[in-house]
Amino acid sequence: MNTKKRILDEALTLFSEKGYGNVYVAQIAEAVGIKAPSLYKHYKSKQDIFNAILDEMKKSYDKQASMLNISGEDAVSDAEVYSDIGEDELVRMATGLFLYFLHDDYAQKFRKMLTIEQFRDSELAHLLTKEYADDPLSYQSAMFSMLCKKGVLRKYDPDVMALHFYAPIYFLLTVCDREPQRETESTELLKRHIRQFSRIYGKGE
Amino acid sequence: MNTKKRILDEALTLFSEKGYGNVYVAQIAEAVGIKAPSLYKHYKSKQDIFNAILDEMKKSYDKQASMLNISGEDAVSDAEVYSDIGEDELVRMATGLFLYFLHDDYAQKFRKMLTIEQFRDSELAHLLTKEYADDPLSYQSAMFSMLCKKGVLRKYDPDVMALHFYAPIYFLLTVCDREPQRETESTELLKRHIRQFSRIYGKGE
DNA sequence: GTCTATAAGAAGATAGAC
DNA sequence: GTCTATCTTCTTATAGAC
Repeated sequence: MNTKKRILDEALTLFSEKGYGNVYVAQIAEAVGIKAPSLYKHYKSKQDIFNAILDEMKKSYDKQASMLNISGEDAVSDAEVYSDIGEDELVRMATGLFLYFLHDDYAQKFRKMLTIEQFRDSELAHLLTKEYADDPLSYQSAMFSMLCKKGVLRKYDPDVMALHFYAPIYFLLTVCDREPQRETESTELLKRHIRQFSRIYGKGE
Repeated sequence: MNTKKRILDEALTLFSEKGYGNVYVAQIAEAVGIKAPSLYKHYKSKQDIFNAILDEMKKSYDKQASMLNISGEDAVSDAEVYSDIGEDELVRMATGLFLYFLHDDYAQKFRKMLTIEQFRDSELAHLLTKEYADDPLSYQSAMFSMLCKKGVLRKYDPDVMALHFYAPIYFLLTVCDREPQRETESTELLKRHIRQFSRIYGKGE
């Protein structure tokens, strides 16, 4: 199989657990099953490997974002789909988002790597903020805004609604990244969060 | 002034920005204004410096927690104080907590250091979860529970209320740690969050 | 307690054979 | 493309003078 690609995969795994500075090229090589000098036939330096991971990640983000509907582009048309959204559907949507972020191998490793490196590089800081704060919030704000206009939800500030919906998801994600054994407990709390959110903002009552 | 203490301060500053593995003892020494070998008269190794920081931090946490009322111990008696809590008081309480966490030099550096090192050491992961997740949530849950019983707030699941109250605070904190220039914007959003929280859960309506 | 000098070893990267 | 051997530099830590 493609060695050049495997180097990126193994490097990402190591970087996401130890951080760039604590990973040695010999470790990456060992994980791939070759010796360190052979790496330099594929990448010209350790930093070059890191940059390649970053490039690959940026490319894959748009794909992922449109798949998960968090890019902020399609919120209006998505709101059409969710016109008849109920509590159960909202729970499914939130747990789906949560479990995708948590379990998708590439998403998790990339998020951990950015978390570890965020204070050393402002580009990485911006990337993490965009992907895990601004983009989800702006998408959900636009969607909630539509759902309020359509009379599906009560009329509240949609930015704050998005924050109330998403911040607990993000919060529980950071807990589970640190302590994976708390996934079940966290998923339960997430569901209670969404049901209460639905009761508060829904027109059912 | 006490060199031994200054070493800890400078080391914490560097560790919180670059991470343990990317900081060299010579850098710590330079920040203190001495040469690297002199450090070894105060601490027997680089790891020893790190451990000393951790020890100091654990000691100071109880003090800080009781000061901020997030230790979970005093929630019931605190609820007495907040019996007549209004929207403005809730806003003051939340922004106070947020700005303390954000600006307190020691709290910020320690949080950043734990964030950077969390996946390399499960003890650090537990510490971060305790101080920035479990303790605040359990305190606030206990307090909201009391306020519901007293009829100050509507009766909802207090765990979820605490999550709705605190998760946005934590979320905005992580954004501002990465991008300090967004503090004003984030503080504004925080206030809107608390006002909406108060309207939702309060009995005013 | 601080310094200079230096040991001991680790880590990134290159040279050149196969 | 992978290997062994090696270079160079960096980094932690110690020795011993002041």
